[in-house]
Amino acid sequence: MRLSKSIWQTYKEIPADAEIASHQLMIRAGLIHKVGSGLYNYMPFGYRSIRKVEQIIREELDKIDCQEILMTVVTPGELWQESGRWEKMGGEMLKFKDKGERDLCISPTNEETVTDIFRKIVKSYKQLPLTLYQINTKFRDEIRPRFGLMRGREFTMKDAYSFHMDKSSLDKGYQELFDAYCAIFNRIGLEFSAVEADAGAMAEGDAKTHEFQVIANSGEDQIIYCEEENYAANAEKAETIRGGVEFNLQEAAIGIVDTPNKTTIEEVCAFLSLPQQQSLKSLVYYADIEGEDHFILCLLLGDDSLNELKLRNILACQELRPATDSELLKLNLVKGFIGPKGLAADKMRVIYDQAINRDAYYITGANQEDKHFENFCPARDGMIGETADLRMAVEGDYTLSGAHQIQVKRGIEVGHIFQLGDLYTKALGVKVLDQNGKTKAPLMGCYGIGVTRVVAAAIEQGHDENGIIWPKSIAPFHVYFALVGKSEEIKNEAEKIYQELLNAGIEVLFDDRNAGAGFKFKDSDLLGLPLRLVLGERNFKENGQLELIMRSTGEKELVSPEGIATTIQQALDKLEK
RNA sequence: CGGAGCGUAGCGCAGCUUGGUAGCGCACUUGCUUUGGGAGCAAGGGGUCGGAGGUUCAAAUCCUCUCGCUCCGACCA
Repeated sequence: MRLSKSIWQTYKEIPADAEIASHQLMIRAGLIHKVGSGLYNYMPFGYRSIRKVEQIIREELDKIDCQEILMTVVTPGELWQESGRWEKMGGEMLKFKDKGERDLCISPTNEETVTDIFRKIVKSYKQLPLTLYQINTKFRDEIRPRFGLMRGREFTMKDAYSFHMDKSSLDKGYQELFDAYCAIFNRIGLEFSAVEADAGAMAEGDAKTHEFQVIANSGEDQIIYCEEENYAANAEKAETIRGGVEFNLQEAAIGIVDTPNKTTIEEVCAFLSLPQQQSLKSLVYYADIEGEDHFILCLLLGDDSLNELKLRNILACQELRPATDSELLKLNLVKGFIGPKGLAADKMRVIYDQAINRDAYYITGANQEDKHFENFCPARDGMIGETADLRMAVEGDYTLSGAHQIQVKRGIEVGHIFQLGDLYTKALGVKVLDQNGKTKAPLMGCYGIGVTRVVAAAIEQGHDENGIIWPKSIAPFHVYFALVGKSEEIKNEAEKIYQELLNAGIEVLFDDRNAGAGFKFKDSDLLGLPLRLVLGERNFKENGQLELIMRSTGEKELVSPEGIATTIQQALDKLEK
């Protein structure tokens, strides 16, 4: 491609609404254009990268006999009503009606459609296992779109679905997809981690599921990991043991202390000059369990925070949120001074976090305005309650074996794989005959990759102050060929070289624009193709040579125009990714 | 949805407090000069100041309503 004929606009200014590097760079480098909140047009060079990601995914999935299909973006509401997700999906799913007043939606995911295809065609165990996938546009009306392609509302996703007769086949299929995902992200050249995750609304709580997280400081997820034990999990899911707590084990009588206007753990502990871990944090939550209202008191060490997801899984509740001020009033609780002692036991379920030593002595709310208890000992003074893992894992924790400390990184979730079980096949009444001629609902797995998010994540991992540094695997082109000079002679030489590179099948972007050298170099760095080849008046007149620069290292060498295509090909082969 | 903020040229912003000719930088067009790290000079094109209503002789500026966008929380590839 020659730049004189392409629609490409770069920007010096950082767009006002872009926060993170990938978003800023994709806009500045002219890869995407914003249309509306969470909506982006893919411009030619950005789209080339997206298609390269798609192609890598295709090749790896086809290798393990997955079959590509393309399902409709608009799907009838009936299918979703059948699975029960028409209501469940909530506002995230964009629903509308056609002229005949029939319900439709723009697919946020495709379990229903693929299951519908399956049930219409597959009748026998002989046709299983089977994996179908598509690469298609999804729309999710995200509560809060942000960070450009990282969390857009319209985005490109690869979604795959596998069908199996039994659990061992599902396990095998799951593992194949797991391995394919590793191959895909390795080929792209991303530093990633496959972590244990929570299934969320997709499947039963104990279903096997992994997230593929690209390591980046701007990531929205926290990953807990331990290299020694080969453990990695999303912080939401991670089970760890807290270390380094100094409990107060000095026996003392319980008593009330005045703590005027000290409503937070920080304030109370600072006021009483005690470490926060010698206080108990009392959090009251409202939960809707099978349609009934419940209030739960969660107790944590003062400097820990609650992992709501863990609580949600313990309660198996439909809705979970902190109790409102008016609900607290009804329960006779004083906000800021809540504690486990003196509560009406029948009104509330009490859960102690497992990090709490029930034989130790703590500061805790006295359920009276401006008062706290000191030397409250749960075993001696407390209301009976259950024990569970409620806390959010943090740096400094130990693994469950207790042998190693865990570490924390931030990650961008680019892929997620689930074992769905028979959730959807049962809901949609799918029946397949097994070896004994009996009908059975097959088991499913589903496997997603955020294609457009992968591109953004790759830029998060590959950039510097001058612009993008693409991995070779998904760079829009491999070579930025800049012509620096005005004479007819050098222009002719450039044309010759460009043709030679094209003929050799090298992906070259030819900067033949009528612009200054500095201008072209800045654009070249911003776009971030792996190699820059410069044909300049200066070098060419002096010694007849061109300059070849690696974007990632800045390494330069002079190369001869003789056999330029071979030279470039060799330089490309040397690049790792 | 709750909280905070912003809408003025394609992009980044000033002007608004104290109402009176709509501005600056980048980008764009033309000419001349320049040509190895976003060139210089000169001349130009481009705006119903997000929208509607109101106050006023007069509104980008003041008031009311509305729409859009961004940021902080719950969702997710």
